[in-house]
Amino acid sequence: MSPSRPNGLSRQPRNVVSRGIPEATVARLPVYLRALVSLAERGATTVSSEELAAAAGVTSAKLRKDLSHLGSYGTRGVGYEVEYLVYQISRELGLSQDWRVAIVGIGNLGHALANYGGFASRGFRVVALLDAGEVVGEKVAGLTVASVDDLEHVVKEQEVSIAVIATPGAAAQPLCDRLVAAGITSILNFAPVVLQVPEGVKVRKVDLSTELQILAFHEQRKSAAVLGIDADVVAQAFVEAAQ
Amino acid sequence: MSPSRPNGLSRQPRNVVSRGIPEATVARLPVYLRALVSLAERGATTVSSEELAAAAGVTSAKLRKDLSHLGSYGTRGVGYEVEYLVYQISRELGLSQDWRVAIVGIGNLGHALANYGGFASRGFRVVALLDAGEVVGEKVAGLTVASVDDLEHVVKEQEVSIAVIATPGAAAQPLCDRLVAAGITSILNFAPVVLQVPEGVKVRKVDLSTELQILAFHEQRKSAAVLGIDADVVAQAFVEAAQ
DNA sequence: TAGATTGTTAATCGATTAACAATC
DNA sequence: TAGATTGTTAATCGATTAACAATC
Repeated sequence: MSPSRPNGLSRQPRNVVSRGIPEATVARLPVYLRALVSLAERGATTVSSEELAAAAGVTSAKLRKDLSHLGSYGTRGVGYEVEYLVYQISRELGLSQDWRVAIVGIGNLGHALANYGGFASRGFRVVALLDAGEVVGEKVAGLTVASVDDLEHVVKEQEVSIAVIATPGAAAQPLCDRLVAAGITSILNFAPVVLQVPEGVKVRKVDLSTELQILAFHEQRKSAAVLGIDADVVAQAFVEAAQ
Repeated sequence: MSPSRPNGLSRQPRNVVSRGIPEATVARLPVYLRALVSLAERGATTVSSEELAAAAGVTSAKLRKDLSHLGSYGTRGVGYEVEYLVYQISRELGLSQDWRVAIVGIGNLGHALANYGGFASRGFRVVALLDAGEVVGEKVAGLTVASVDDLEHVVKEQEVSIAVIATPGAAAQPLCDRLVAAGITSILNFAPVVLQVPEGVKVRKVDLSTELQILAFHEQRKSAAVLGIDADVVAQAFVEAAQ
C-alpha cells in the first residue's frame, strides 16, 4: 500500500500495536483464561496442554502454539502451573489494571449489561450509564443514568476508556462520533449497524441477528443434506459408486 | 484424523454441510444483507461493489469475492440490483423460512433477548421461553415462561430448531445436554462457559467479557506505544538510527 | 465506441495442523 | 534412566488482496 519507508520513526503503527501476537491468538486468550480460573477454583495447580485445550474447546497443538507467543511458561514433562499462567495471560491482556467502562443506551439490553456481574471480576468497572430517554436520572445497578447531552463531560470526568453502545441502530453512529471526538478509542457495539470510525479506533461488534443467521445457514444445509437435496453430493456419490 | 474412506456414503459430513461457501464468507453475508436492506429503505435500486463494501465495512475486492461464491448476480459496468441481491443472500442464508427459537434462561439478558424486536423482521420467531426460577408462569414479551422441567416437551411441541442459552454458567452444560438430546442441533450460547457438544451440533458463542478483554488488550498496547515502552520498537529504532 | 464495474486469477498473507526434538 | 509433555518446525490449508480481462 505505502512505499518502503527507510526511516524508523515513520513506520506503520501496526508493528507497534500488535508486536507479533496474532489476532486469532488474542481472541482465544480470554477463553483460556476463563478455563484456567475455572480449573483453579476446582483446586488444580497444574494442567497439561491436552487438558486445558479440552476445557477451552481447541486442539492441544493450537493451544501450545498460542501460548508460545507469550513466552515459555510451561515445563516439559509436567505441564503449566495454573496460577502462573493465569497471571501471565491476565498481564498480556492488560487485566492487571481496571478498565473504566461507560454504557450508552439503557434499554433492555443496556439494563442487562449494567447488571451483569461478570464484568467486575474480570477487570472491568462500569462507571457511567448514559441514555436520551425517560430513564435519565433513575438508578440502575447502583448508578444514576446520565443524559447523553453530557456525554463529553461524563467521559472526561469518569475517565472512561471503553464505551459500550447498546442503542437503537439510528442513534449509534452519531453517538459513536461523539465518543471518538471525546477521546474514546475502544468501542463494543451492540447496535445493528456498521460503525464508521477513523483509523486507530477499535470497534468490536456483537450482533444477535447475525449469529442466528449464521446458525440458520448451517441448519438449512443440514436439512438439505438429510433430504438428499445437495446436488454436489448426489453427483459425487454417483461417481464414487460407479468406480 | 480418520483413514481414507473410499465409500461415498461414509464420507465426512463436512463437505455436505458447507458445499464450498467459506465460513468467513458465511459470517459476512448477514452484514451485507443488513446493508442492502438499509440501502433499499433509502430508495436505492442499484449498488456497486464499492458502495456496498463501504457500507458493510469491508474492501470491494473482498465483497466481490464473497458474492462470487453465491453466483453471478451483478452486471458489469452497472453493479448489483439491490432487491435481487437481498433475495439471493436471504435464500442462501435460509431466511426464506421462519426459524423457531427458544430462549433458555429468562434473567436480565433473557428478558432483553425476548423483547428484542430485531429477530422477527429477520426470519426468527421466538416461540418458547424457559426458566427454572420464580419467573416461570409470568408473561414476558407476550409468552408465558415455561419451566425447564418441561424442556423436552416444549421443544417438541413448539418445533424449536434453534436454542438460545442465557443462563448462569453452571446451568448451561446440563441444559445444553438436554437440548441436544431433544434434537436441537443449533445453539447460541451467552453463558460464560465452553459448551461440550457431539459432532453435528453447531454452537456459536457470544461472550461479553471476552469482547471487552480483546478491546483491553489493544487499548493497553496503544498506551504502551504512546509511552514508548515497547522494547522491540525501541531496539528497532536504535538499529535503524545507527545505520 | 468509451467508460464503468464485475468476476476471476494468481500472489500473498496468516492460521492451523502434525510431528518430533528438546528437556523436565 | 524412562516416560511425559512442551516448544518449535515445516507443511498444509484457507482467507485476503491486487490486478485485470471480460463484458455491460
